[in-house]
Amino acid sequence: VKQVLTVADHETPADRVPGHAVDVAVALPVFATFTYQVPDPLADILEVGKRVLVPFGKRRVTGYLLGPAEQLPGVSLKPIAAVLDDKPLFPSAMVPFFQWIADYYIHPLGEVVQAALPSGINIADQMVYSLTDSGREVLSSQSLAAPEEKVFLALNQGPCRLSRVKRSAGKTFSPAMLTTWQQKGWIAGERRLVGASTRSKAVPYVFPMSEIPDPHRLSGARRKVLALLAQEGPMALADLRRRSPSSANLVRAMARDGQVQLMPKTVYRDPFGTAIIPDQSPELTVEQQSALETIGTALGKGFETFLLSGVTGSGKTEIYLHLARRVIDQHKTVLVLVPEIALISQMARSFRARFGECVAVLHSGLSNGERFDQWQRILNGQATIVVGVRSAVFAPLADPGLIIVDEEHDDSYKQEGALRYNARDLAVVRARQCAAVAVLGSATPSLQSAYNARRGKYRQVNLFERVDNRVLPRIVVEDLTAAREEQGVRRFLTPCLMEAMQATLDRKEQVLLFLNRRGFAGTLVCAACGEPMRCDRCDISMTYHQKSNAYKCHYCGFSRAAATRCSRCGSDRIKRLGLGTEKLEAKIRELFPRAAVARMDRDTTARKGALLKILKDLRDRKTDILIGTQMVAKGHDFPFITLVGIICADLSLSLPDFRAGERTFQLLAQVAGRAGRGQTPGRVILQTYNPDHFSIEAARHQDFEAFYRQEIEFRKALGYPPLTRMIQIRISGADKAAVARMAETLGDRCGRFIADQARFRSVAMLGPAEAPLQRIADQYRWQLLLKDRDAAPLHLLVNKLLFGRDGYNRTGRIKIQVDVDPVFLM
DNA sequence: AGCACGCCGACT
DNA sequence: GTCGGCGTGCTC
Repeated sequence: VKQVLTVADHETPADRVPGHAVDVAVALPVFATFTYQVPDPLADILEVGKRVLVPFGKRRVTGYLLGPAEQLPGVSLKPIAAVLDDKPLFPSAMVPFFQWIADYYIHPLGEVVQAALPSGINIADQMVYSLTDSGREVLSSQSLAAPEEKVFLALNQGPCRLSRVKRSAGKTFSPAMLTTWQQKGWIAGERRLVGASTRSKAVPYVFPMSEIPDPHRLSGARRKVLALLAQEGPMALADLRRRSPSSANLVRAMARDGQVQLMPKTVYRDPFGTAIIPDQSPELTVEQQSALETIGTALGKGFETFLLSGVTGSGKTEIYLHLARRVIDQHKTVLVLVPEIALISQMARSFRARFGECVAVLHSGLSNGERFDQWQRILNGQATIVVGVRSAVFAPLADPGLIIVDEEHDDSYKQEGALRYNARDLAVVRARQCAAVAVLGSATPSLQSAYNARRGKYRQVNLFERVDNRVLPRIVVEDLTAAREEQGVRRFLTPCLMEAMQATLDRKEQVLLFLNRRGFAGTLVCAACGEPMRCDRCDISMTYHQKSNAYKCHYCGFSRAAATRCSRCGSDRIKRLGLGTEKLEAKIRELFPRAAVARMDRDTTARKGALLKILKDLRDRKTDILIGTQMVAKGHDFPFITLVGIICADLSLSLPDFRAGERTFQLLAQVAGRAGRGQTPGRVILQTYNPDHFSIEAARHQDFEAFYRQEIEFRKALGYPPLTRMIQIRISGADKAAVARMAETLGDRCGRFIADQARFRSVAMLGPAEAPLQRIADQYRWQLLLKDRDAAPLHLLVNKLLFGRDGYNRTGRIKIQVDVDPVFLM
């Protein structure tokens, strides 16, 4: 790989590592860090935060340089093979942050760093197999069994990595075949460095030469090129060709004749695509001013966390912008987290309008290359403000003075997958380590943060008024039980809502209908025998999607044709019960044929740019009625919507999860807040089967206090967070019985620890039990939930359980995952 | 992760 | 008798 650097830098590195041994975390699922010897030629270029290529067992892998190490007595160290970066990829101040994450989330340190950095940059030795001449001859003349044939065909295309050989052979792959072929001399195996698919982008650039002999003797075309370069300075060859359509060979000829210089230049891949439109700060209200002063005076004075609790439309963003200005003036940097990609453009636009080019964005919508370039801009100080989704909490900002988490209650901050972290919590940890100020903003704070504020861990700052004295929407609750006996559309649209919609449309205003279930119908049931239609791989009810005329599983994405018969009795009469956004859209189009209807859910926004178009049409008033799932509740600004209809407020209430009430309250309060953000006051009609439930009652009055008092009592009584801490251990695998056995074994071991050791006496163990979603994508799932008042015994217990003598962290076909502070317990 | 070592069942 | 499956341990 060309990028391997071995030549010394000229600058003196700031974080040079002294001594002859360094501490390295490898990018592998390995919990320990490793000590390597530093060869003399590399001593000058080693810095904390650079990647190194290190021998690890039989191969070489990418590692992250964490700092100097003690020479261990009696251990002979292997030397570092190469340094992979000419500048560190993260500031050395972030090493303790990574270490904290590895400890707290019980995850290998090297994988934590890998998750933090842009992906696709690492290299490692991999086995690469290629066909020999005799192998090609023999194998092409023989008739082969199916898997052998497939492997041969793959190898015949050219050398293949082991992973590709495996994939081409399919499920029946056996490494013995490769060994045999190798012994017979048909294939050759070789260890080769592969990877680094993401790198900086360089394009041919044309530079004018300072002195050209006899310019008047040049051809007209050549003079035109030189004139352009003289006027505009050096430019990319592609741009030059666009400006002056000349033959591709002309510039090369000019370079050969010494009239211009042609050199590759690193360019920056721009993810914005839109120009910056500067704006002016509006005048702050008295309340905003006072909130700004409270938080502003804390800036630069060490770590502190604020919970900025402000009703929707109270102008939190404006406060973020003012705080950021103060921090930038103090020559520090700012990190802004938002829950999801769709909200980045709004937030980034606000920041770019005020701060210009020094804003970087980080989100999953970027290509690896764009993300890499944003990372470089942050590293070299061009970007001092970062706006991003949860993974942006790892942005390599040198000296953050302010970390903002907008809509802090949002579940999107929880990262699922291999490394499970909560970016909102990490933002506070990072702020503490950097002695920075953290601001958590929300109209409906999480119970966790509200609890922290009440205990004095966070400082609470409130914004009660909407800017311009806009009034909060009036919320009317409609009882759906009365409509239960109705037929057709009247079952889910009360007369009150219908009339309000008609009146709103007559006034040429916009309507938002919220229904937290996508697809066409809720449950699919066989009309003949009553058997529900379930996903083959997940045992979960499927949902009908009209557009694709298929049943879909919302958990694994599995889909089957709508012609499928009942799995029990074979009947083709499948009844569709309940309601999803897709069916609602169809019904609304029938009822209001002259209205322009749009739908916003995961299905209609899957395509890139689709969501932005929906939002733009809404802003341009091309849409009259917007139908959406919880996606519409996420902080988008809908200035012309004056009526919000909540079709069924109960959907999220019935989930088997202790946070169901909290989610419902947040969702309803957020959706209600979408009404009347413009000059016209809003109205909300909330339909429900449980009008007396306290979550719904509290959402109706937008009364967080009332909700908090009730909910916290409930959590206290049942011993749930935020009054306790939890760690969930999830056991999954394809072998149903083996998963169950492993879960029982772990449960036994865990139970014995708790019974035998006094320090674990306070830990409560729930389970092991089959997970509420027993099977997802053919993986059977069990879980073990551990609860305690404090985090420390829980961590110690899980560490003993997984890493003690005969630990269970890596057991063949069965996967054991640890989820610290789990959010989704299904 | 990937690789070696070591233990048991199914074949030449 | 050996071949090859996979559970277990290690990588500076």
